[in-house]
Amino acid sequence: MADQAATLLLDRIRSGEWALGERLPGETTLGPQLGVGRSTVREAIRQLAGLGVLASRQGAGVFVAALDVREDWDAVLRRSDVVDVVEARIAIETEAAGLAARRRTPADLRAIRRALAERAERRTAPEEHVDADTAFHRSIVAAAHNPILTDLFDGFTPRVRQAMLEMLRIRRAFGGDADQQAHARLAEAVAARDEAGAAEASRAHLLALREGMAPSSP
Amino acid sequence: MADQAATLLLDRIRSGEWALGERLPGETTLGPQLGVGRSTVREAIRQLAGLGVLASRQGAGVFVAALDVREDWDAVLRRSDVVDVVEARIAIETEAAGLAARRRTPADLRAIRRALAERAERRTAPEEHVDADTAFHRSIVAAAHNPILTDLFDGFTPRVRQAMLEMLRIRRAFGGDADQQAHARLAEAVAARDEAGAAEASRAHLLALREGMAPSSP
DNA sequence: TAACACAACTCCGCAGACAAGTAGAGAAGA
DNA sequence: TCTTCTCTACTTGTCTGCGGAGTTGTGTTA
Repeated sequence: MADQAATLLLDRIRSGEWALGERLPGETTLGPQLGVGRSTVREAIRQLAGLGVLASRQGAGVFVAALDVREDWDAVLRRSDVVDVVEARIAIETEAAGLAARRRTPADLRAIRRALAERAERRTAPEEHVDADTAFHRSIVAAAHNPILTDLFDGFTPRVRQAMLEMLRIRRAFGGDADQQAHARLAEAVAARDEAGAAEASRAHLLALREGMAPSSP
Repeated sequence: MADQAATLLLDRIRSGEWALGERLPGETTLGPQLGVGRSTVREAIRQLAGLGVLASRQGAGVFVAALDVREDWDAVLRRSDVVDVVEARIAIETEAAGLAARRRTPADLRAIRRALAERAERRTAPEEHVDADTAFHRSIVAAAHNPILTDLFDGFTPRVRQAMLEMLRIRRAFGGDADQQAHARLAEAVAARDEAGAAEASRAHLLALREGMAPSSP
């Protein structure tokens, strides 16, 4: 019921019933309006205050601090098309591959080669293979030494993982020798500091991934 | 005091006192521990529940739903280096430019050309120029018809805006005729459905932007 | 006109009571 | 001995009343 009251309140805020910074009716007034007691109203207000929508000042009242909840990044991804997510991944990873070729340290290179070897071993169980593949790609992105690109990559992978598992079950296209060699080429391009080559290798692989997910996509 | 209790509780969760999914002590037990009454504990729990850290089930208890608050995307960008943000923008926009060249509709093209003309007009006041420039770039990204790329772009721009304004004050490199012509080339590449050309034009311009911000960066 | 006192209102926190729900202990039966 | 059922103790959910602390607007006074 407190959750319900909070939702109701948020809807009224979203509808523009109160302007930004405006004062809401008092707890005692709001209670009967929402059909709940005072403590329930207080809990609802606390909840919205935690989300930054409301701010209460003792003695003064409750004020609108934001007109809506800052949308959660995970929520955006969850309700997005997987193909769109993969396209964003293409953007991130091709750029990251190029930067990685330029900035990789010997330690990065060791990590990349270790992840590549790991990926070659784990090719039986779908879950393990997908995770090993993700770990390899992550080692490339990490070598770009750009925390934002890394964060973005980490945000994308959970959403893509499920789709990759399903794809792997339907068609065995990935996980074959050709696929592994494509990854090896990417690793070698990074090792050779070949920016264009790394970007191209990354892009080619991910485009294939996108096609596998939505063959009809233009 | 409720906020204080919530912070205290969050700290204890962060410290690993309770595992993920574990049940917390009851409200009546937690109250004396935190030095507050039951209703105050309830409000603190509500607050954390709104953030997704706790989840309470009537009759069963309160359970840990997440070990920490989901980090806000804005906060990540705020504490990041601008150069890193620009690099992420390069990744997003070059990919978006290529996609835009493929998927643009006549309406997209009209919007792009309108934004380009607007950009050509507003070249006196720094704020107006930066905003017009951003609007033009956004019209390109929007033409890619990928909501994730658009959201990412919208997330980046506020962070970059400030830095661009400062840069514009120091050096007048941007806003000149050459700069405007570079943008026109990008628009025309999208119009001509030249994917590689659009991507390259976008990349070249943004690389120059990055150099302007951090001349020493490799 | 300006400074002050005050009263009404607000949120804050506490305590107690009851309702609604859960989960485990214990009894009953097979 | 195992299974099933019932019941009790405990938990959260909600309401109400109370006093404390803070703010704000009004009226008074110098």
